[in-house]
Amino acid sequence: MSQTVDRALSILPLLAEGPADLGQVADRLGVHKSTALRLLRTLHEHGLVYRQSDQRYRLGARLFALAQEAVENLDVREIAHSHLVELNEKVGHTVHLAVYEENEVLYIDKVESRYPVRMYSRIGKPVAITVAAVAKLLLADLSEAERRAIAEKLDYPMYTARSTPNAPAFLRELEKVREQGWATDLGGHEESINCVGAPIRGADGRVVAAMSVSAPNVVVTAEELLTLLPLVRRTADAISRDYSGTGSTANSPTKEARSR
Amino acid sequence: MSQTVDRALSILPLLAEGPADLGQVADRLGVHKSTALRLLRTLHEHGLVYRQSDQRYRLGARLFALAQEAVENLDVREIAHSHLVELNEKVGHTVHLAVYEENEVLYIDKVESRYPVRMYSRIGKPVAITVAAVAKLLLADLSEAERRAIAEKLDYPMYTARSTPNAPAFLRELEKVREQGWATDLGGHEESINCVGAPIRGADGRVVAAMSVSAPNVVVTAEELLTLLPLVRRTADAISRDYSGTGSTANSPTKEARSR
DNA sequence: ATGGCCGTTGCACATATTGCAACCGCCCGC
DNA sequence: GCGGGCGGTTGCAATATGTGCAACGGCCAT
Repeated sequence: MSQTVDRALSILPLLAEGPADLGQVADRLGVHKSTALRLLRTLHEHGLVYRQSDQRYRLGARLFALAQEAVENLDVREIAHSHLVELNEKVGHTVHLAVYEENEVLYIDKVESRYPVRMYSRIGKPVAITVAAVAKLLLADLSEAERRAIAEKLDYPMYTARSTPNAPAFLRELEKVREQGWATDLGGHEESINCVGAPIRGADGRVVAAMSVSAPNVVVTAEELLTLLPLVRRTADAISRDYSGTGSTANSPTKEARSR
Repeated sequence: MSQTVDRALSILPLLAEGPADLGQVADRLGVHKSTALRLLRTLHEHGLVYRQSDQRYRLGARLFALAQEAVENLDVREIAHSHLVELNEKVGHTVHLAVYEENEVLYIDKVESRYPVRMYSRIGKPVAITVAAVAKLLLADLSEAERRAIAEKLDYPMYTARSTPNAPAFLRELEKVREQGWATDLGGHEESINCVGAPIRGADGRVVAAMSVSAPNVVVTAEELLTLLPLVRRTADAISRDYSGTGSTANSPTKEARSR
């Protein structure tokens, strides 16, 4: 909608790939160097971009500050955190909390396993949406039309032989998750890692977040992990209760329709 | 330099305080609602802003992704990480890694003491620049002119009775740190917490990052913590060696002069 | 029903942004 | 030591772009 801002913002993902100099930025934006310079300067003033000693540009510090404050404003996260820690203390494995936003599922909190083997995931990193238990939980709650629309648009990378292969399979899986009220990922993302997850609901019953427990099967088999399901569900329900209690309708999908 | 972009970017810190509706944004920007709407839309398209169900705006998901990628591009961090983990396993306390950028010091990595809770939890949070051990280490390496300039501009909040009270005291402290090659923060930020830190240097000897070990004195006294100093310094030196080895001059201050 | 509030849209105006070209400083090769 | 070239920077004129306005429309509360 606003060309200038649009161009300026396009610089950020570009710099996320790595530092770049003025010429490179200008080229990739398809604008004159002078234009790129002015945009970069503006970004710089706001601290979103940093000029390193070799004059090249790189993403700046304020970005962290913003992301940090943003995550702190999510009150599901705040409410859930102590529950997650508690669960982690009981079961020992890695616990994740994720939300759905604009066709992406992202982790907003994580409590690491106390076992040395740690899985690679990062708060803020988009989740493997076609296979992760939390992703299935979040998507399963959308309307059928939305699910279908999203399923069509997705790619279905075969991380492992057990990854969800295509849209129909994914939709079927979502249907199943929707009915049973919990989800798993058994080696669908990494061969040796299994997860069990449960949804967290707002006062109106809509899923606002999802949590999961993950463990490599060198530590526990998939069957053993599944025995934790009741505990996971109880924790999720406890969070749901806390969350509905505060009644803060401030965050995440709450009402039925979302424009797009 | 660019009015439109400037206005658009001003929205971000504003939303960082919490969700806001169109009218509020327009007011605080001092522009018409229609203008604010278009700016928000552009930010929205880039995923920096999210529209929640109640129509209010909030910081969006891509912000996390960007901050995440940004931090991953810092190669000091990558190189240092395994050393930090190793140190953490030895001493058990929280380990921090920080860099200096544009008059700010920020944590770029952290290994928690007991329960490895969410990483990056404090990234972006303004570091207590006048008292933190890592801050002293990073600032101590600047030229005297730069140190003086910064010292003048800073505030000196008295977090505790042992906080650095004013610019002259701070400059003296930096001088001391510069000479001895390590730094402490003994209850200067929080009464009961002590830190020991050491600098990480690039091939040219300039300080590119700083690390520290922190522990509450209910666990170890300041004297006991200080006995870890040799270990901390060895770790920092090991990282320095690794970092110089790769010779990647890509990030952080490397050359002598920095424009400003 | 009705009034008011908030988000949204089309339009005409003018301002802010753009590309250009010339300039500067630096590094490198000759 | 000199000249050429490269990357970044600035002033300017043209115009595309963003702006405020006013009117519209949906929604909630009265």
